[in-house]
Amino acid sequence: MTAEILNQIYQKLFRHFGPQGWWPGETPFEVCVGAILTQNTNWQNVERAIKNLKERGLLEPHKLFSLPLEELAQLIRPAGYFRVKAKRLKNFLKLLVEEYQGSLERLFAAGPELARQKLLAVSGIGPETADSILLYAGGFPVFVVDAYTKRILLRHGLATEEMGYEELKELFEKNLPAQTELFNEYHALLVACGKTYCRPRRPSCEKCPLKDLEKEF
DNA sequence: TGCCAGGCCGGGT
DNA sequence: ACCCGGCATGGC
Repeated sequence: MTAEILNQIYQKLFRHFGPQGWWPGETPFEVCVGAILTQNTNWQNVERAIKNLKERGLLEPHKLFSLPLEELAQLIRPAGYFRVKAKRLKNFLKLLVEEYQGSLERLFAAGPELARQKLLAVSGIGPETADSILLYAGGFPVFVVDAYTKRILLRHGLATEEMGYEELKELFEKNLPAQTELFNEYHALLVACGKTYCRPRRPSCEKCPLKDLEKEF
């Protein structure tokens, strides 16, 4: 039952918005950096910050790790929360460089479960950031939950307010085929819908592709 | 002009 | 186990 509804949501969103083509990033490492920088932040601002790093040829684990904290902070300033995010990036880079020789391949080689544990142990990487890295940089079939996901499920009665991250994540992972491409598009489509229609203060539910979802079930 | 953006941490109940 | 303040820039 739940599986069927989740399928319908995906179909409706895909028909309406089309393929989203996430994640914007040329390399897995760039995706990781973007995942940390985009925490509670507009993607457009993140792109500016990444551009600053890329222009200077700093978008590489060892180089970025050896960059002084204050310099890093200034470069990523457009992404907001720049002082905390500089530290968070450093924490991630420390793990990557000191435990995996700067190689994401080595981190991911441990498998998604262990890699997730290692990522969550980094101060500044929470469940959403970790799962974004695993899905969009690692290519693992891991579902990413965010504020939009919860809001959309709530509005359609598929989730309750008290459900936490892990619970929402399992809702998708247990009821959908574990396919990276599907999880990739699905999360991106939920974001697209949340931005356009299912917004916090001014929802435009009349135009939302999910508007008459419950009628069908 | 205020509100919002692809969260998370640390300290306090 | 939750709750909350703090973190900050740029676009609409």
